[in-house]
Amino acid sequence: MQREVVDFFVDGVKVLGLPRSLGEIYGLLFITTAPLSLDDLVRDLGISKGSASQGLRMLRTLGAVREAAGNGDRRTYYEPAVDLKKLVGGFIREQVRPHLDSGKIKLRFIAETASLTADPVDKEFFNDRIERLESWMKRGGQVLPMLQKILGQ
Amino acid sequence: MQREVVDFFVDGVKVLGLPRSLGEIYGLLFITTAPLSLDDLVRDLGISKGSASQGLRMLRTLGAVREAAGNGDRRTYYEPAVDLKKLVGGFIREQVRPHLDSGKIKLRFIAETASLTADPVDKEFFNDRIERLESWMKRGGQVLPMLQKILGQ
DNA sequence: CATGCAGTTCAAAAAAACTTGAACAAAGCG
DNA sequence: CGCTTTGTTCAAGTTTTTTTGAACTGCATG
Repeated sequence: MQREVVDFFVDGVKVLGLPRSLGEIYGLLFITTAPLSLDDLVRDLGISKGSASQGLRMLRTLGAVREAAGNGDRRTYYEPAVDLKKLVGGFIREQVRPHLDSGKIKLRFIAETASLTADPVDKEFFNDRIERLESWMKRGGQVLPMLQKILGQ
Repeated sequence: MQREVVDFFVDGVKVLGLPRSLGEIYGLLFITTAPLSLDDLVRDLGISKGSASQGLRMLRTLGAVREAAGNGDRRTYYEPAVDLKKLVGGFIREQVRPHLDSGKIKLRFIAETASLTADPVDKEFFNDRIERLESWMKRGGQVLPMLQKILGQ
C-alpha cells in the first residue's frame, strides 16, 4: 500500500513541476508512522544518497518536511508537514512568488522599451497589451494570499 | 521588443509546465496586431513546422488561440485569446482537472487496499492519512471554480 | 485529375531535467 | 588525535521531454 501512496505523491509533485524524488520521499514520510532517516529513505525507496539528500533539502526549503525532535541517535530523522496551508504556502513562496516577481521586473523593462516606439498606432497597441499583462500579474499577486487563506481551513 | 515579450511568455508557460514553443507562439500572437499563419510563426520564430503545428493544436485545445475569421486566403490565421478568465479556465480544464480526477480514483483504490490492513493501530493511522488526502483533493476541487471566478474580472 | 500548397504525423535527434555515485566535509566518539 | 559515521556536492550518466524534418494526407485550383 505504501507504494501506491508514494506513486500518488510522485504524480502529485510532477503536476507541480517538481522532481519525482520529492514525491517519493514525501510520500513515504507521509504514510509512515515514525520519522525516517536519510538512510531509511535510500533503503526503502531504492534511490541514491545524493537524491535523498537533495530531495530532503528541497522539501525542507518548501517547509514540507522538518527534522523530528529528540531521537537518541546521531543521525537526523524527518517527518512530513501535513498541514495543507503550510504546504501550499511553501510552494507559493518558493516556486510561484519568485517567478511572479521576476516577471514584474521584466515587464517594467518591456514597458520602457515599448515607450520608445515611434509609430503611434503600434505604440497604442503595445501599451494596451502591456497594460493587460500588468493587470494579469497584479491579479496573480492578489490571488496567492487568497489561495493560502482559502486552503488554510 | 517582440522578442522580450516572447521570452516573457516562454518563462510563463515553463512555470506552468508547458513546452517553450507554446510560449513562443502565444507570445508572438499576443504582441502582433494582425493574426498570423503557421508559416508566419515558422519564419518569425525560427521553429519547425512540426513544432508550430503541434503548438497551435495545443493552444487551441487550451482555448488560448483561435482561428481568425474572414481572411481571403487559403491558409488559416490565428489570433490569441486575451481574456485571463478564459486562459485560466482552459488550463484548469485541460491540465489540472484531469490530474485531480485521476488522483481521486487512485485514492479510492488506495482506501480499499488500506481497509484490508490487519493491525488496528496501522489501520487507524492509514485511515487518518487517507482521509487527509481526500480532504486535500476535495478542497482542490472547490478552489478551482473560485479561482476562475476571482480571475474573471 | 494532376499539381501544388497547407497542414499533420511520428520516428529520430537534440535538449533539458533528474539521478547517481564517488570524493569530500563535518562532526561525534573512543 | 585518528577513526567512523552522517550527510553534502557536483561532474558524469541516465531518463524524460521537446523539437525537428521528411513523408504523408487532403484539399483546392487550374
